[in-house]
Amino acid sequence: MLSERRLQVLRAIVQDYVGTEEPVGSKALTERHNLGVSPATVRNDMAALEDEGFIAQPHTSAGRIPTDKGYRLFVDKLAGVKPMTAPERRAIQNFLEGAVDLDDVVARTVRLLAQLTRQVAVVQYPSLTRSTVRHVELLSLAPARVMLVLITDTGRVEQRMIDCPAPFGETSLADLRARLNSRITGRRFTDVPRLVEDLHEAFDLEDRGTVAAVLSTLLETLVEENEERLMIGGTANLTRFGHDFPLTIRPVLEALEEQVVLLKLLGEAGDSGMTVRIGHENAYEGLNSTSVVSVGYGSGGEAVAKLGVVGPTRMDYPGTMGAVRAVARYVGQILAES
Amino acid sequence: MLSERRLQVLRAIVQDYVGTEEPVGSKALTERHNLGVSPATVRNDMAALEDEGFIAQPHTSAGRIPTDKGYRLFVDKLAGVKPMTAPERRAIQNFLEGAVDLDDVVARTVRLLAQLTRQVAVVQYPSLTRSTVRHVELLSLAPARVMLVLITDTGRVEQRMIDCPAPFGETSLADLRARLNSRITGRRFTDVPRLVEDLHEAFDLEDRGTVAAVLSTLLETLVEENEERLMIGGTANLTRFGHDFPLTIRPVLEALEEQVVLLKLLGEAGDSGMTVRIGHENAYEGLNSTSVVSVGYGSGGEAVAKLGVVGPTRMDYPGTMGAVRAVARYVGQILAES
DNA sequence: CCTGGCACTCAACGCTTCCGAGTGCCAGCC
DNA sequence: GGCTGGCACTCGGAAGCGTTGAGTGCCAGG
Repeated sequence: MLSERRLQVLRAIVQDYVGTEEPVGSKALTERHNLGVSPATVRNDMAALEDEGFIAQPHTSAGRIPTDKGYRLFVDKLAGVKPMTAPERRAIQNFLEGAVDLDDVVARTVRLLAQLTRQVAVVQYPSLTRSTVRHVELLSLAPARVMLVLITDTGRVEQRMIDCPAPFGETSLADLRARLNSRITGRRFTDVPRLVEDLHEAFDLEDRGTVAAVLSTLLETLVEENEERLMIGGTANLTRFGHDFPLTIRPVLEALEEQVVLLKLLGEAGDSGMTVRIGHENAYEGLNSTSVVSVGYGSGGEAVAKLGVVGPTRMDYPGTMGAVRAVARYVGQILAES
Repeated sequence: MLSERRLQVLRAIVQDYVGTEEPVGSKALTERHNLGVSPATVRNDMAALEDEGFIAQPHTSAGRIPTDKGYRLFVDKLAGVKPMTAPERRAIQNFLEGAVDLDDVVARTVRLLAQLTRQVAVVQYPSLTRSTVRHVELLSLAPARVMLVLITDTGRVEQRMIDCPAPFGETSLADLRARLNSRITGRRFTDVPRLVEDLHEAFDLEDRGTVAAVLSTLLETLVEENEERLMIGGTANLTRFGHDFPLTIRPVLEALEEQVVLLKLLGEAGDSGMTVRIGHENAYEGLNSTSVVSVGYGSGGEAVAKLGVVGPTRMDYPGTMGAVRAVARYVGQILAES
């Protein structure tokens, strides 16, 4: 086990390196943090920390930089979450409160997160599978054309066009609309398939084709694959990544474009509480030199989606975690109100 | 006026520079293009072209590179639009046809454009002001809470929550819905304000507050500011920009984040036909070393929105223009079908 | 008006040198 | 036992310096 002082040395290394972006040496350390010991002692501690794999030297005769393992220890044991200040909290709230619809909420959240953390922000739209149905609407747009509009309790709206196999009268449509709503309004999405199973039985033979088409479209809309949307922002912050630019930034931009990758990334994160994935802990290779801080958010106690930021492993973890947590909290509130 | 051969020299310089990314010299030029004259002659031509401001030297004793003015001449006079090949066209069509809704159409278009041009793609959602109303729906979600859903002929759906000043009965709601639809369905957005002006007069005093709220929300939704959305993609292609990376890429990423800037950019482009803005022709400073190729697209003959790509001034103009034009055409078709 | 020849320029490259931050180790001290 | 000052060593990065060669402008001759 590492002694208390060695942990302090590690903490100091992480803090300095995050601040200066340069390998930190023993002398500089003793000057900037009063550890009460001489550089020589610190050197011994550093050698020990290096043996354990918490820090590394880019090359001989350079200072040390934390390894992923070092950051991990720092996050887990040595640093807390830095709470937002009161003015910051007020600013967050103000900024989010102006939103007019769900798109706007998400867009504002992304902006806010990117600005607060000076990193790339990722916000997932409230998931459908964890939501409940607020309303289903069927609109006849042409004799054999119906539009399905699905509204969730989180304010999300999905629409689909349906080509009917046979003309479908207004009365049949109203009938179907009413039956659908009475069955699934207020119910969870996951329950919907079961609830509409036998719905077609109530209809005339000639209408059943259309009813089936509507139902299958409805079920399709609920399928996980179609529903996971997200928004990203703050990519300009990538330019602050490091000197060895193009090599680092390229795969990150690619990852950000691949929504699938990002969704997986957020999905893998623990369901409750904040998750920090550091460097190689990220399964996706392109993100091996980045850290991802994510957390679930939701209107009630339950998380309906996740949000987070992607930044260099060399990031201000306490501050980032504080911002992410605070934003998630306020977004949850906003959603609950709407 | 420049002689025919000098124009050829300029064309050759642009082509070579776009291909190699390196300043091109007189000798290399005569070797790769058979101009039928010696390097010395080409040098004279180059000197003339430089005097006119079409090309420049990064430093003495280096080759020449085209200036913005040079590219402009190239685009206007020396190069056409390279049409897509048949297989490419088929691929475009296939790719776009799988789209399930408007969001998907836009998303696919962005991907496609980015991939075809290997540059950053920007696609504007079909504008509301140029669209017509397909349907308005009012949903009662709570006693004093109404959701307004607006569906356009381009498949776009907007929704807004409305808090009613007083409880609003189902019958009143149905009445309002019917009246609204009969008045504005099929009409252009710009005509809507005039058409609903006196609608509140048909209602009881107690309901007028709510009617007014609904109408004002409806009108708000139509306002230019709220409606211009766009999607971007292919940012990873920015890494191919140049060697002097961070400096160039930073402002571009920033511009891309500023939807306002991008919308202005697309908006400034001519309404019909393809627009190419080269380097400093772009009003926004951050895009001074990029070119923007944009074109309107629409379901019928008329453009409802624009799309385009942002790339380095050193881009393959004919190819890019061909891709942009082709994609716009097919997107228009897809929209017309849905 | 084109061409070959020629002197000139200058960024890029490779080489060497120098510097100093940082290290590991060790003998001595508390 | 653990801390300290001292010391020799390492090695990346900056600075200086010649070499190279692509590219130029100019000129006299065809």
